[in-house]
Amino acid sequence: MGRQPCCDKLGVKKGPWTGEEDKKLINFILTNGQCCWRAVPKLAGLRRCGKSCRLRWTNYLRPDLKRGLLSEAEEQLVIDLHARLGNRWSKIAARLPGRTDNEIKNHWNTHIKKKLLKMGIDPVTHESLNKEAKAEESSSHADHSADNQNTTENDGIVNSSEDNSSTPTENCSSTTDDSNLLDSICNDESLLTSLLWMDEPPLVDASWNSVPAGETACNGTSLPPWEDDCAWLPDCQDFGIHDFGFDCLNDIELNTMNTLEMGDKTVA
DNA sequence: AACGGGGTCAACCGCGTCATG
DNA sequence: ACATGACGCGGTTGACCCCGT
Repeated sequence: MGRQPCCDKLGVKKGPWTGEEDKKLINFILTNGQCCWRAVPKLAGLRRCGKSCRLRWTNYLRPDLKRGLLSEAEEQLVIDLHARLGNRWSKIAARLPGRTDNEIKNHWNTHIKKKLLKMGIDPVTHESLNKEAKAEESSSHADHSADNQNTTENDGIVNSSEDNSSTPTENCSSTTDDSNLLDSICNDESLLTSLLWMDEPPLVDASWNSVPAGETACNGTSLPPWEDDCAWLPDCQDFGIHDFGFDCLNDIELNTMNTLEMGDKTVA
């Protein structure tokens, strides 16, 4: 038995994407929309795994992505979402417009984790480290800490909505001595509740996903819904926008992008 | 100027889940 | 109900960059 490889390993390129490959992928998706990632490499003329194409697109080439560091507000939201959802990065990302799960995961591991540790907060349980240490001292059961872990790791959700009585958010009220940050989040519980527990991603304008396949962006009259914000194009790679075949863009847009592109060329 | 160490982030890997036949 | 295939997710890796010595 065993699992079949997601793609034919022979002749499949790995490693960093080149500008040429990005162009091909963008061109293909702009023309055909997102469909059947497995078929994308072949159809787009890429020697890449479909999975790799999807990842490249969702994490880097997607037009609705924000670039750059997370803002303070975004960071706070991530912390609170993590307290509630655990390492469900995709769920967290869904509530942060323009951010990817990979980006948030990386930011968590490189910035937020350390920040929380500095503040004396366990980044896994969102409990005060002092409190946890005391708890461990007072309890000879190793189970206790394991339970804490399990609440976040086994099913991902630290506390379900059915059990709001013991949400980490409320727990954080009990550890406010250690965390002004979480305190501030706790104080805005109603806002967070409204943000967090609506099933549909409330913050994301996911219009990109609705770009219809085929007849979309560049073959004539209809522009994609994100067309009035094309600043991402020169930003996303160090290749020229003209290479994408963006004939649909008007002169003003092209001029704007050319200007940006000029600046970007220095990077290349 | 050269080197080393730490930080950052894009990309890969393997598994779980879901859809379909 | 089961098998299979495709997609999506989270963990991990490795290359690159920056900064201090």
